[in-house]
Amino acid sequence: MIAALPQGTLQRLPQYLIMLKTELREGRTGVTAEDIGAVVQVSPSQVRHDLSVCGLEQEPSEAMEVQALIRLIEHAMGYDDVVTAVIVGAGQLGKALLSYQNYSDYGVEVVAAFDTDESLAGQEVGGKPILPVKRMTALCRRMKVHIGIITVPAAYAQEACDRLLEGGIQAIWNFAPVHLRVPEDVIVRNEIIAVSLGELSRALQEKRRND
Amino acid sequence: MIAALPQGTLQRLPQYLIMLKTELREGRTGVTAEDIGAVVQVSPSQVRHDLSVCGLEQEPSEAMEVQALIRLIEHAMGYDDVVTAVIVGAGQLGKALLSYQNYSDYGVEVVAAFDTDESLAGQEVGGKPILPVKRMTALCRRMKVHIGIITVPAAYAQEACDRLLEGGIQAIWNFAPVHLRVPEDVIVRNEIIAVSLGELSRALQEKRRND
DNA sequence: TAGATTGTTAATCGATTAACAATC
DNA sequence: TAGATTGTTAATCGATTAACAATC
Repeated sequence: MIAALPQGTLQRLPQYLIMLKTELREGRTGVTAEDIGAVVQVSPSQVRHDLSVCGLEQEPSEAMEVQALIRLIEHAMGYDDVVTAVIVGAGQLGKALLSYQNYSDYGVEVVAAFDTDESLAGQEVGGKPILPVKRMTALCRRMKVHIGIITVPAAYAQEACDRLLEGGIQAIWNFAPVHLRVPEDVIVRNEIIAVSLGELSRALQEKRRND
Repeated sequence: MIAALPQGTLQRLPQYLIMLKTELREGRTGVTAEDIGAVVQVSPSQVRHDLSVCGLEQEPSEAMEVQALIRLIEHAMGYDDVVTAVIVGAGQLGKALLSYQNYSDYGVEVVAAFDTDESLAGQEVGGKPILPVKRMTALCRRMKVHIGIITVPAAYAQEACDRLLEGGIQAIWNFAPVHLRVPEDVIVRNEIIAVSLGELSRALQEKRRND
């Protein structure tokens, strides 16, 4: 599956995946579009439409097979094509991301974290090393790392980004609250905590108003 | 500002805010819709439209005042109405979220984190305490906490959620990869790492194909 | 005045939903 | 067969973009 998925679909597929894996753990082997929709809070039409975009081939009238759906979605999301990543910044957030154990489920392999604080060098978190940042560019080049994950403070994010670009990185997952300047062929995804917090507090306020 | 903001607007406003605060730090006091759009990668029309939804009142022909825009967006996002939160699960991710220092910028106040591991109790991270989870429900009730942030492993997430609900929590920010069962008046926002990773690795694959 | 830029309305575009023929 | 459920097409809905009068 390689066609460009619509934005909405791209955000819902991982949710379906979580639901399907839960079903599988609980021993269910077949689900309907309605089952999925009920859990993920999406209309059955939407579910069928999304799966159809992924290229689902399914006998009508029969419930869909959980295993097959999982593989289908993993393929559509590109999880079966492994990309490598490094983390810049080994603070609390950097360590949390370093210690995460399920990257391989999503086709990502984190190689190491880097920090300017050399006293951290040599430490391991979740089996992954923390290294001095001055070794980062060379290591990225040598290992042809694809993704750089930036968890340094805002003031240092552009510099971290520039180093990653020198290392030949092609995509950046940025947790610092700044907009990075990059060549236009580099992909940037900003992870903005304020978006989530804002949605929650707005929803709370709306709710309060209706009580 | 209290009208329900469209989904897209809600996601872009925090990006504008980041851009505006950067401009302010660098000493600029006026920006145009075009300036904002160039940094955030959005059309000037879109920017004007979004700000108009927030209720912007502005003299045409003059650049907009950065300070005033910041206040406008903060108000529209509901950041000037403080809500309280607790974190369940003081692992790496829980600690990272506990140590985050800028919640107040987004109208959130994190009170404490809780963990079943009592040996963590008494520790502080970023000036906030870690407490035994058995004290959580009562504390939530007493302090009328609004938001529960779940960072426990998937297998314990539903239980953590149930405890929070007992404590009278009204909204949940869930980092565990499961769909929680909650009464329908409780707001749940699932934070799914796979969405971000998937978007990045898909974009990489598309790019590779075009080279 | 001419030029720049606004806020808002109307046109376009894309995404979601509903409808339905096809299948077991 | 009747009932359930599919994949896909057409209708609806909402969000983005373009156009433009208003303003300094």
